Amino acid sequence: MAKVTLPDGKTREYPDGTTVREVAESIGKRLAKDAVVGEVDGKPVDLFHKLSGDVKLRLITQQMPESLFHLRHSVAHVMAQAVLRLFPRTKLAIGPPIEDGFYYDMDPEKPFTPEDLEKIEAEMKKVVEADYPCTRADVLRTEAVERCLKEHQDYKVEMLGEWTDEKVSFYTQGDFTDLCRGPHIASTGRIPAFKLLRATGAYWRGDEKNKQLQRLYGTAWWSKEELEQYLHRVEEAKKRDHRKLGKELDLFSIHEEIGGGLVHWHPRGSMIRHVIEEEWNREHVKRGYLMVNTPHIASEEIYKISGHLENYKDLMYGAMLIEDRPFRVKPMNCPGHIMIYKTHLHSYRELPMRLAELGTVYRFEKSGVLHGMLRVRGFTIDDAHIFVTPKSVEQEIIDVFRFAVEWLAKFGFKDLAIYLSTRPEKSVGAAEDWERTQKALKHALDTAGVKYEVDEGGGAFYGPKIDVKVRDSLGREWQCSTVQFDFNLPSEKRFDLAYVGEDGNRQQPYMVHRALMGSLERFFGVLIEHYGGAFPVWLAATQATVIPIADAHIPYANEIAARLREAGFRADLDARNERTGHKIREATLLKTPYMLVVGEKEVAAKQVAVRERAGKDLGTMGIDRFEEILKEDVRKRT
RNA sequence: GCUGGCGUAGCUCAGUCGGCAGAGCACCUCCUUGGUAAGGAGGAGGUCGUGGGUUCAAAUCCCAUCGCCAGCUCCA
Repeated sequence: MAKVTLPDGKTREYPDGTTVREVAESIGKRLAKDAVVGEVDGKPVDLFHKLSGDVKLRLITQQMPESLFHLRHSVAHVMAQAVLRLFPRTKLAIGPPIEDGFYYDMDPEKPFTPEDLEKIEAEMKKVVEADYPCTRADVLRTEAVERCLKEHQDYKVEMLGEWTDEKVSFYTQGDFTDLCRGPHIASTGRIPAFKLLRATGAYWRGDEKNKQLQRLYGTAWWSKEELEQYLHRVEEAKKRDHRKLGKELDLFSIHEEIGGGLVHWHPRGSMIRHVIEEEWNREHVKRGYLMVNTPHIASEEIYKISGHLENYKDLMYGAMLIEDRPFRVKPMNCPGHIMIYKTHLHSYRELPMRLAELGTVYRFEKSGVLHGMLRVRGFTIDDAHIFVTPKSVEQEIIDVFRFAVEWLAKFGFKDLAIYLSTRPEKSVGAAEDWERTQKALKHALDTAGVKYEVDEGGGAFYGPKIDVKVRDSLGREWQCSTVQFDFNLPSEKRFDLAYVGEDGNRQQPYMVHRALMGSLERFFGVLIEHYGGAFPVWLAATQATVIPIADAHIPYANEIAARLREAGFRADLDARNERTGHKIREATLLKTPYMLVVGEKEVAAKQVAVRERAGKDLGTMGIDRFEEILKEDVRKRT
C-alpha cells in the first residue's frame, strides 16, 4: 500500500504503483485537469510517477507560479524537437527554464537567422498539435553515453561523463528524445501559448575559451492572454529605457566622434546630477566623511605599488609619456586617497577616517559590453575609503551599510538584490582578518534585517564584500552600492598603511572601499528607468514651467519665474509664440511636475493656475501657496 | 572581444523589381495673441554610417570597416 499524505495533513491510502495523476483524479476532476507535475517528499515528479510506501505528495497546478517553470522546461524540449526536425545535424547542449521563459543552447551547422526562428516556431506548433505524450526511461549512465555517442550528441556525452549518478533518465515525446532529469508536463498538447524571442550566441559552459553555441530564447504561458500581457509588459518596459528617455527628455548623449561609453550630460541631466551631488555632499559631511579631490592621471609608479598594473592592466588605458615618464589615466581612486592618508602618521583616536570623493575614473571596457549610461568607459564613482581599527570595524560596517540603504530609499529603491561575497580560493590577507570582516559584513546585513544571498567564494582576491544591485526596466540587475574590504593595499608589500595604537605601537588599519551609487552614470541611468523619466519634484531639472497665454502676459509670467528661482526653485518661462495647449503638451512630454498658466485673470488677481504633469488641475492660487506646495514636495521627496 | 540583427534629415521612420531622396515632428521666416496635450502658410535641411566592388545606372546587390541593438563573457 502507498500511504499518501497531502499538504492539508490528510492521509489517503492507495495500492502500490498508483500514479500521481490517479491520486489527483481520486481527489477531484478539476485538480486532475490542472495538475502539471507532482512533488513527492519535496522532489518534483511526473504525473505518471508511481507511488509506493509512506510519501508526502503535493500537486503542482497551473495556478501555482512554479508550474510555469515546468511548462517552460517542456517547451524548451519542444523547441529542440522542432530544431532537430528542421536542422537534423544540430547538437544539443542545455535547455533550462529561466525567469519569464526558457532557452536552449545548441550547436547547429549554421547560426540561426530570424527567418529560422519563424520556421522553428511553426514546427513547434505542429508538435503541440500532435499532442505527443511525454514518457520517461531510466537507463544506466553507461548506456546513456553509448546512445548519445551514436547520435553524435557530443555535449550530452561530455555532461554524462561528469555526472556520477548510476542511472540517468531520457524523456521522449514523439520522434524526439532528450537526456533530462525531468519532470515534464504530461503531453505536448498541454502547451497553450509560447513565442520564440531571439537567437544569440552563448559560450558552452559560459566560458569564452569554449566554442560559441547558439542560444534560442523563448517564453511560454498557461494562456494566450498571459502571453500577450507579458509581451505588452516588455513593450512598456522598453518605453522606460534610459537611452530612449535620455534622448526624449534631453538628458544626455554619447557621440561616435568622441567615443563609445563617454557620456555627455546635457543641461537637464546635469541639473539633476547637481541635485544628487549636493545631497550626497550634505549626507557625507553629516556622517563625518572628509572630502578630498585627487588628480585624473598618475605616474605608473603608483599603479606598480598598488598592483593595478599587475592585476588590472586589461582595464587600464595605455601609458602616455610625460618628460619620458609613463603616466596613466586613473582607473581607481584608492591610490590617491591612500597617499593623502599617508601624509601623516595617524593615531587610533582619529579612526575611522573616511575620505570621500566623487572621483572620475576611466576604464577600458570591451565594445560589446557598453550599454547607454549603465556600462561606460568614463564614470564618476561616489567613492570613499575608510581606514578603521579592527576594534571599531563592526560598528563602522553597520553604519556604512545603513547609509547605503537609506540613500537608495531616498530615491525610492526598496526592492534591492543584496549579495555577500566571501573568501575565494586565491586570496591575500590573514585568515583571521577574513573571518572577522566577513562576520562584520554579515552582522551589518542581519542588523539591517534585509534579505541577502551569500556568494561563497565570490569575493575579490583582496577582501570580502557586500554588493547591492538595482534592476533596470527590463529586469536586468546592475551593481550600485558596494562595501569592500581590502587586505591588499594596506599591506607591507603595497602601501604599508599604519596607525599608532593605544599601546603606542604601529598597527595596520583595515581599509574599506565603498560606493553608495556605484557611479553617477549608472545610478542616473537606473534612476531614469525607475521613475520612467518623471522625476520627483526634488530632482526634476525643471520643477515648474510658467506659461503665459498671450504676449501681454509675458512680463507677469517672467516675474513669477524669477520669483520662484529667487526662492531656490527651478522654474522656466515658455514665452514662445505658441498656443497654450501646445506649450502644455510639450511641458507634459518633458514630464515637468508643474505648469503655471497665467492669463488676464491671473495677472489681475496676482495668481497662477496650477496644472500637474499627470493632467490634474489644482486651480488658481497665490504664488506663496504654490511655493508651499513645492516646498512640501521637496521635503517629502515626491 | 564573440554570435546574430540594424545604420536614410536634429528626432521618429517610409522608400516596391537596381532607374530623379520622402513624410511627420523639431528648426527658420511670416501671419495669428490664442485659456489647459499639436493654430496656419512658407522655407531651409541628406555624400542614404564609411571605404571599395558589380552595373549604363546602387539607399537598394557583393566585400570590408566603424557604430548601435540583443545575448554571451567581463564589470561600477
